[in-house]
Amino acid sequence: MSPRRSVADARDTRSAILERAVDVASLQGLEGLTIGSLADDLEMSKAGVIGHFGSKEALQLAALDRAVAVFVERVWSRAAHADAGRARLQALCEAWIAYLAGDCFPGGCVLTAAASEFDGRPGAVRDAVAAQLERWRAALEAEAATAVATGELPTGTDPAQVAFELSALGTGANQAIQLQGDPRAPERALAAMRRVLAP
Amino acid sequence: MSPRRSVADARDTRSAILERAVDVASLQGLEGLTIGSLADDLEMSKAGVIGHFGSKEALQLAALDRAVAVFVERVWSRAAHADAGRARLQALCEAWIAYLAGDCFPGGCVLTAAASEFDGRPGAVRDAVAAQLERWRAALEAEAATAVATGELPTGTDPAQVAFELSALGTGANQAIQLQGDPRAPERALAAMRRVLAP
DNA sequence: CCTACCGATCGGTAGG
DNA sequence: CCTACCGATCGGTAGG
Repeated sequence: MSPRRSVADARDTRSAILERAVDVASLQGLEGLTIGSLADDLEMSKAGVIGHFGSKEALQLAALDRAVAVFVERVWSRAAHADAGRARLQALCEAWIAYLAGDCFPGGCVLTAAASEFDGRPGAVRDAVAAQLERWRAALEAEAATAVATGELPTGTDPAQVAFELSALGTGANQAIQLQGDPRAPERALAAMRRVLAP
Repeated sequence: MSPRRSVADARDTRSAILERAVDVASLQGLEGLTIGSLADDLEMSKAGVIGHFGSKEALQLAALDRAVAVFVERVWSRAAHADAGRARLQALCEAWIAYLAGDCFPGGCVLTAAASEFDGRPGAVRDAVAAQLERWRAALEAEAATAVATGELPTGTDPAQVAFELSALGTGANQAIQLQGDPRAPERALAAMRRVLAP
């Protein structure tokens, strides 16, 4: 038989490339990702790496998708059991901060880093980052709206304002953890989030 | 006489390079800054550009210094007239949000972008970014401590917590403005800041 | 401040 | 999945 790799092998290789790509992206950014250094890390040729994606931009989009999948699994899935509304917001915030504090990638949250990196670079990557963050923000807003409707949050509370504040606190926690290495950042962010969600 | 440029001319050239460098850095990041494209933009040779700084890293540090000087001028200086404590915190937040909303660089706050870009890249630039942000955080904390001491903020309020929350809201506003183009982000950030500073 | 150049690396392709 | 290669660009230097 020929030494040709099977479809399953190719899928494994693709996964291995993406796993490494996401780690590198968390440290160097999605733009700092290079095909050559990825190939060296994985002891492959550059053609072998890029062949799975077609272009650097497609690789960046795939790495972003992978990072989002991890985020959904570690944050959203772990909070989905809670009742819609205030309880789920609380659970989401706790899972989110736990994720940012140690459960994510070596250089922190890829989505947050990509938001800052691509906000001045038009293109498909920027559009994808914006769409994913908007999806997260909208999910927080929807839970906040439920909490207001059921009276778990004070009447007159603006759900979009709640989503904005929680988002900002998550982003702030990521920065304090990654740049300043502040060990108290997670508890500070959680304390502020609880105040935003106070009945 | 020789056509040799004067010291004053050289200083003007250096300023022109930095002005352009800061604008580019706000859009492409400090790492996305390249000597070649800077030279093209300014219709100079690469040697003419890099000669003023010595290395790309020195250029990045100089651009960062310039961005910090603009921040100090537009935010700190405009709030310094207010009484120390709660009034100055309010004035700082208002100047800060006004700055983020339109008064800064084409791609937003360079310091915030650099924080995210360099948190996974050890070196002199990362150290300088961390030091500048720590300086800003410490200034906010000091004003909050004054406000607590004078009774303008409730007894038992943790000044470091106040500084953390205000920082996060500023960072969140920058992201919402630059990535999502949310026109309500400035007012949302200010509303949240006022709540943090409520007596 | 310039021209001319250096080795290294970039993203990507041809052909197998 | 590989080797071998493409033109472009990277940061930086020599010499003037």
